[in-house]
Amino acid sequence: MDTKQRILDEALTLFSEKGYANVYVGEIADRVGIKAPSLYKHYKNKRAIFDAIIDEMNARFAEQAKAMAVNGSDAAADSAIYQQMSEDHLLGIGRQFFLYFLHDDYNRRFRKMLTIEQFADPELAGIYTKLYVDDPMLKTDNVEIMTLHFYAPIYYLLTICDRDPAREPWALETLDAHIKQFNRLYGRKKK
Amino acid sequence: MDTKQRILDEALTLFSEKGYANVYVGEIADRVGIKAPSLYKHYKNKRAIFDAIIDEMNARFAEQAKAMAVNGSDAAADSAIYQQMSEDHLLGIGRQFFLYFLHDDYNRRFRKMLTIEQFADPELAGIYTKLYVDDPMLKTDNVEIMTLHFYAPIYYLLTICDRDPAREPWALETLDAHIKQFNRLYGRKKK
DNA sequence: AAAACTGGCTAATTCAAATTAGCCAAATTA
DNA sequence: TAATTTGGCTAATTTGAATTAGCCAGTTTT
Repeated sequence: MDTKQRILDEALTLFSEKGYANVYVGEIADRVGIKAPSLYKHYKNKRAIFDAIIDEMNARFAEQAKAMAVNGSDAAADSAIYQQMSEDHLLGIGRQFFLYFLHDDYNRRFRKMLTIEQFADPELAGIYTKLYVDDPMLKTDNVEIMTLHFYAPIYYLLTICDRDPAREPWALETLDAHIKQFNRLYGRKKK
Repeated sequence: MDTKQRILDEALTLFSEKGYANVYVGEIADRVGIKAPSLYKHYKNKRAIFDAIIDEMNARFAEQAKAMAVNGSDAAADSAIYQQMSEDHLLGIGRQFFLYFLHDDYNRRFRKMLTIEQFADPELAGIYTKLYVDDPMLKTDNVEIMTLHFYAPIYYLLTICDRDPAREPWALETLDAHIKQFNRLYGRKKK
């Protein structure tokens, strides 16, 4: 990884832990192994580092969206899919989704940074909602609540683990229990 | 409200919008209608203002806990209560809970401030989890998931409205739909 | 291989924001 | 009512962090 990229990487780590305003450019430089003034050879100023992170993540998530094409755009079909899925399959999907977002380093750091900065900047609030509300949610009618019932607890567990990683084992147990219950409740519908 | 209290009030407003580090003592003073140095007649330094807010909220929530004694400590009984409750009653409870936390000025500002600052200070992360995870959640077994299913979507809708108040009407519709569905799913159980 | 560029450094510089010093008038208390 | 406390002010002072200046070695381009 070249210096310019390492700066983004270390900056994202620090921003996600302490928030933009609490991170000094000297700290970023230290982690990268250079002196603060050298950062300015790569970025115009501190803000430009932040902006570059946002840009990069927009690019990454665009790709991710394709890869994670679990939910098509046909809500009715998706509904049927949910109902026909075996419990194990559903558990697998939930777990995969959960663990991916929780542990994928880029996702985790970026999510925390957005959580911290979301109220300061409407654009960031928009990105946050897009990533964690709109994208995962299906759009239509009946299915909407079912998806809320599937997704909200997962989101909720995620935010808990963000705050307290030691709760992860508990969160995983709870996640499984949630999904089993979800399956029991929604699995045997006729219509 | 005396000056000392007004300082806390305005500081909380600002902290909840921009985060501790982005608020200048001069801003707080402006809002209160005094000059920055005068703040120091009331608080030792900026940090002491923040700490006083935390202390005050601890006191408030202790009281609130009594008032909101919806959930007793007997999970089995609570479970029965949920199942016997009419849909309208359940809707009322959910709505009341949701709107109270969303609109009560102190709750709203404090929640946003904690959201911003939670990762910087483990103590704050603990408070956040206590207030928004442990306190509302029942502790036992079977009921745990049921409560998660009731609560997580509400929490989720709350965070959405925090970020984007314009979504409140949608959130309320979704909230109702969620609770109706919750009631349908859990309402007719035998055991 | 000379010119230009790249990316690092140290040593200023700038600037903004927190805090302190010291004054003063109104209110409170002895 | 005189002394003291309270809470405000203006004018410094301090501090700390972002940024700029200017130097230099190694690398790339012409």
